[in-house]
Amino acid sequence: MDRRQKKTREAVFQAFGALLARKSYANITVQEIIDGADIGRSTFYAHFETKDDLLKELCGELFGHIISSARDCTHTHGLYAGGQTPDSVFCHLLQHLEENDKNILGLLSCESSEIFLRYFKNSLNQLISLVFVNQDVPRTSAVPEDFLVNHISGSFVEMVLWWLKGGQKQTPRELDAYFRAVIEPIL
Amino acid sequence: MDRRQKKTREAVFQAFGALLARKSYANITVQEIIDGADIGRSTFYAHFETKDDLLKELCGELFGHIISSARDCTHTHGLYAGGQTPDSVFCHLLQHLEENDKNILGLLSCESSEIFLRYFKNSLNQLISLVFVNQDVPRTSAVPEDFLVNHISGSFVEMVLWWLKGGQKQTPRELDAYFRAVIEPIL
DNA sequence: ACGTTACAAAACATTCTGTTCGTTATTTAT
DNA sequence: ATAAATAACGAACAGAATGTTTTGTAACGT
Repeated sequence: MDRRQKKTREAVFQAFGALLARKSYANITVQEIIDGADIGRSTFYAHFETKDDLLKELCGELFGHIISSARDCTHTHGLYAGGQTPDSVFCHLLQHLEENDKNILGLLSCESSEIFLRYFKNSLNQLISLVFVNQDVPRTSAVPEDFLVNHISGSFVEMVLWWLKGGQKQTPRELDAYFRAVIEPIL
Repeated sequence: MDRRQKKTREAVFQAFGALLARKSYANITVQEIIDGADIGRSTFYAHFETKDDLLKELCGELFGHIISSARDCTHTHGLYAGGQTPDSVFCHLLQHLEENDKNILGLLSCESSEIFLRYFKNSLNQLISLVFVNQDVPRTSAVPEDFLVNHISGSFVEMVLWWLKGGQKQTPRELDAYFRAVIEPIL
């Protein structure tokens, strides 16, 4: 990729992130992003179709690594099922978050965090379904599998939201313990 | 309230709802609402400050009754705790939803359902906290109370989201059973 | 050094926003 | 029934944002 492209792309992401830190996604204008990134109007539209497109791209960059890393993790570590796994996939995910790569925590803590976490949940859903299929989790409970998958991914995302809104006062291991406490009993 | 006011207010809500049914909240313009409701521009701004304000008002009308009705319900029925209550607060809520008063299901099923459910979750959180305080729920589990409250309200909302996206293929009683299955074990 | 590609700058039509003001219609109180 | 109050209309307005286009310039990769 052209060095110039990378530079402007980075400048846009950076400006976008700075704006997200102090106002909601809906109230951010393309104009502000352009001004913040100090690029020409036409340049922005050469890179991104719309503001929504920019958001999608950013989400891709944000969650791409984390999710694929977690996907690898599922092969060796597994879900909570069985209760024997020392490091769950979720603990892995949480630790990844706290590394704060690409200032992911900053972005997730912003006013529009729901948008990001909604995107994150989709990836998470696929991930968990995969584990269910791969590991052939024993289906003892009386609820449909896709309800259960949704419940787990949903609960995880809601927990992260809670954690962020509360000022990140817990360590990943604590969070993992909480999550375990509400998920393990139903598997 | 003046008959004229009620009429225009109703026309705006109606037009807004119709628009929500076929496009996302973010892409709806005040102009479209005005045209749909067939009112003057100045009239709209006499009633609502902005589009966001209109949304807030609509949410108030939508959830006001349901939540206050559920609040009453908590005095006699209670949460799942104990497992003796035949009709839980959640079952009550779900049945209320299915009555589809004010076309609440239509609005919740739209592309922007997350916005509504996020609002709903706030009310729900307060409601559940209240029950926890009132009924002095025995705190046996190792997780903080506010985590648990968030987990319950979050799970409920995520379940409704799942139900709506899946085309409402379950009855309130089935849903309640599912929810019971994932919540009761952790109380 | 070359051709290619990205960027800047400016202008553009179009749309939306939120406000204002004078006029008309409806309601409410007398 | 009539008068005063209130709500809606309609038109117009400035300001801002969107997305596109064009032309010239600078940086890139080989």
